[in-house]
Amino acid sequence: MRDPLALLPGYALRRAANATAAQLAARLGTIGLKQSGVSVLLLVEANPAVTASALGRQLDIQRANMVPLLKRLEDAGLIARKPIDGKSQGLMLTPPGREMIARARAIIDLFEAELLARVPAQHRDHLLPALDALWR
Amino acid sequence: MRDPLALLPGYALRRAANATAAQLAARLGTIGLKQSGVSVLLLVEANPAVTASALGRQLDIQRANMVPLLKRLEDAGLIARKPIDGKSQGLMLTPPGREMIARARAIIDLFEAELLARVPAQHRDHLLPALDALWR
DNA sequence: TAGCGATTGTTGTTGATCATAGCAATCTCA
DNA sequence: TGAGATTGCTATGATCAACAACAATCGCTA
Repeated sequence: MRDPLALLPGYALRRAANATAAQLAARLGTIGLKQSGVSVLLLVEANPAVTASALGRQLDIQRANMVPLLKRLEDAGLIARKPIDGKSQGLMLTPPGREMIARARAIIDLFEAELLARVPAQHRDHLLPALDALWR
Repeated sequence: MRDPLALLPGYALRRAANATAAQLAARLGTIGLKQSGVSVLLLVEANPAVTASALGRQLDIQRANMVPLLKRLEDAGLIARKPIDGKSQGLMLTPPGREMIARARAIIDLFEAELLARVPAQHRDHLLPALDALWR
């Protein structure tokens, strides 16, 4: 079947993102996490006592949509909230959260390595800079 | 804010795809189309009398989800169905469909050109081959 | 220091997207 | 001719993100 979409970088970007996201989601599912949850955990680890609002801004997730996301992580005992002042609350990793993040990192590191391995060597080093230019 | 996600190609892929998809969606919205609809129109144009099932396979869209997609294009008068045999029906572009696809192509061509222009020259030619390797 | 605008966390709702299961009609091929 | 595969479709549920609204609180400034 003739496919005029094959030549469009924008289309390839869509398909590549979908395909890889599905694979990563499947692997993270084995430890009960999703990409959004892992993103939050990684950012909380790197920035102790961040607020939900700041996380949302960094991840481009609406404040309102952070609520169920954080609630699930909190219910799972992975993060804890600590009041900063009367209206803000800082997020911290719990000890189980630290264990979980170690497992998640192992999955992600393997995944990213395999992802890069699929790219022919002569294109490999250009991927990240090119993608960054598209959204930063 | 420290961002450990910045080094991950998989994350950059996600963000780049989201950002560019949102921009393209906004532009296609001005002529009343979505990416999925344009994909269908382009494939129907390149493959007259394709079936809905074949389109779904090519685009990785479930048969069931093709129904509302095609219905909207048909209600808008952009495509028409012609029975092939008792159970299959071939899809064709109508004259208004051909006009619409010309406008869509103008938008897409401009969009793809701008997208590539954002990528630094030394990385530009590596983008499509690298992305193709990730999902084909 | 009193007040006003901005910020935070939250609720509730909506729309879009996608997966799944099932079904009747039809085709294909042995 | 009969069995299995295919096609188009209905119906349903899950998930996700956008949006509007709200009370409480913060921070700056007049």
